[in-house]
Amino acid sequence: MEIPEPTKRRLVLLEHVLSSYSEKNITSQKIQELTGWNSALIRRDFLLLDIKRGASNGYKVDELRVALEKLLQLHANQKKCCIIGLGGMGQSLLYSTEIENSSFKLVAGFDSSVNRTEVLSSRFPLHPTTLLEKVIKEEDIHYAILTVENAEAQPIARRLAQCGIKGIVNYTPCVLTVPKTVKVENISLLTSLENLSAGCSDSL
Amino acid sequence: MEIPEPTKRRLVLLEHVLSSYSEKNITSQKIQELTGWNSALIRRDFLLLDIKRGASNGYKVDELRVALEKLLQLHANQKKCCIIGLGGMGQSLLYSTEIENSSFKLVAGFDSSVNRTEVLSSRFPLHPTTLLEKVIKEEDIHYAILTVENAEAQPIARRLAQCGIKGIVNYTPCVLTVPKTVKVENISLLTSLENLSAGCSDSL
DNA sequence: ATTTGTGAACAGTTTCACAGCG
DNA sequence: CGCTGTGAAACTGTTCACAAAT
Repeated sequence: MEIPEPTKRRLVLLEHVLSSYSEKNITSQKIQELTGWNSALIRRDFLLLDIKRGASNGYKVDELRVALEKLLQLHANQKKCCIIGLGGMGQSLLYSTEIENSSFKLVAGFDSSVNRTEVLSSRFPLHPTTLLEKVIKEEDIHYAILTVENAEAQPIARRLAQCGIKGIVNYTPCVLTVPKTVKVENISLLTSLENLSAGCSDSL
Repeated sequence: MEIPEPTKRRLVLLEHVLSSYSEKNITSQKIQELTGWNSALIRRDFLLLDIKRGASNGYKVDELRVALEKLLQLHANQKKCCIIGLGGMGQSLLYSTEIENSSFKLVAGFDSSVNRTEVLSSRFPLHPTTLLEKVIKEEDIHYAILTVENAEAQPIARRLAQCGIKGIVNYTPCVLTVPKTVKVENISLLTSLENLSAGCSDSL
């Protein structure tokens, strides 16, 4: 089954909203208040979910969460990730706890400077980038977090695609060209700021 | 003039692509190769741009870049930004050079721990979060980079909205509810990974 | 009474395909 | 002749509005 892109993004975010929602039931109207999304849209999104048809009382939060996790495969299987580029951003992700209670797990880091890979400490091994293909295949890593210099981004993306990576979280402002088998999420600070300001009509 | 959302995002990215493109001319077909976007779509996006109608030779890269920067207001006026939350991610952004040659400028940092704001060194002042409203108004800050703990995200977002912030780059996985006057860009690592994996049909 | 599920209308975006310009 | 600009078609996503369910 194919989940429409905008629906997928909403449901992923909704799962986080529900994880800190303490009531037992929730209505589509209440979700609209919490998120800003039209309630009819939410009900339509839920058509994809495997839940009992209810009414009058809204949805059971527990049941919703189980159905969301199942559809989005959030806790289905452990998904191994690596970080490429251990500059400031890469290092901060190395020590971040953000994905700690998720099904994603960091298992390797890479940097072209052997100095860095040797000096930095981490709960998982750090390798020179020359070993990228070897480690990704041996460890069966599916997702890559790209925090390299701009000039490195596209060459590394190509290598990642070649060894079968499924998705790249791209912290650089570069447009990565990869085969359709590889998904990319662009989350660069600079382009995010530019997207914000290009939207604001009133200059000065 | 209102720029359609998807067009805006493409043009912002395209500007980065062109900034490292060395030829003098470029065709919509070539841009398709570099980005994966359909060439007709690119030509349609360019209808918004203030450029000479040309043909047969493609577009002049210089002229394109000038028109893009004008439309997106990329170098029009200096846009002041602040970071809220000086944990690992906030600190790495404090020292990042990513936005250095852009029209965005970091001018303040905030953290609820006075310890951090006093111990960390930075090229611009760090304040306790109690001074958020005061500093944002005095400095006329328009954009905020949110790197606080999840529980803090919504309360801070409300305060930011109240003091007239135009846009928030949200590094947390929380859905921020703010008035329509405030734009939000969500770039959390966890939700990005979830978006990637929810898209991949083959589990296990 | 309240809230869901959904057909039908609407709105937004992309692609096709080709006339016309340089 | 190659490439742009664009009407028209196709597609995708959202909102409306109301019958059906509890």
